[in-house]
Amino acid sequence: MSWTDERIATLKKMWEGGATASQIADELGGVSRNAVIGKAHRLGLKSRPSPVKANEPKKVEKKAAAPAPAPRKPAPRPAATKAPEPAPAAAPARPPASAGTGAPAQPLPNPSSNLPKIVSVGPGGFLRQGPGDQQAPIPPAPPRRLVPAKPSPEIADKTSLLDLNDRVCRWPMGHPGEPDFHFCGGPVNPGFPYCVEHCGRAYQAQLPRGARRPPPPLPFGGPRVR
DNA sequence: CCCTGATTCGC
DNA sequence: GCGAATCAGG
Repeated sequence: MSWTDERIATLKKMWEGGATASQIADELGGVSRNAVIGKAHRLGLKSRPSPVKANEPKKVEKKAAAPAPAPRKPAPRPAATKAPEPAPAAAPARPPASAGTGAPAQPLPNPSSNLPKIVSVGPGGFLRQGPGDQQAPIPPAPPRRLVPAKPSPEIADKTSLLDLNDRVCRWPMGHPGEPDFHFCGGPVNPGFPYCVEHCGRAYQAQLPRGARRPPPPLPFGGPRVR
């Protein structure tokens, strides 16, 4: 596997979104966790809550072991030694893009400036949040009118990873890395990251027991079987 | 043990 | 540039 632009974009997006290297590697496929980490560092992105590098302002007492003969690596390399590097300039906080409707900002799964609360990665590579992070299943102030769920003709072309903005539906279609992977790109339900149609998929009301209907099929054929 | 990311270094 | 091996912390 080679690092195509698509794969790099997915890597960046997921990495910055807080997905773990394992998740990214699993989603990309064909690469190991180490490959993802190595590539991420080569790309310049780095430094996310690392379990190993939690502390910095302390001279860590390395192993005062006896002079190791030279089993494999003669030079002792400190794994956690870094110069006082300034914190990476995080993306600016998202301003309330659509405050007009009165609907407060919802938990947008915007990966470029998201809290590291990602729990898992969805079938399309989007970042799925935990149940606790997804506040109200049915948010207030629904639109008065349902807009047609069809993608607008102005976005006839496929919405790529880089075409995402606050106004297009960011529901993934297909799988990242595949040639036809794109996003819905339809007009968003104001205040939400998805269009009306996909909002219905993303936020499902919890019906009382016994009154449940079978869940609708996944849009992209479900998780990739590997 | 499992997980995580960081780093090195041969390719 | 790539990534397996390795390290180190949780």
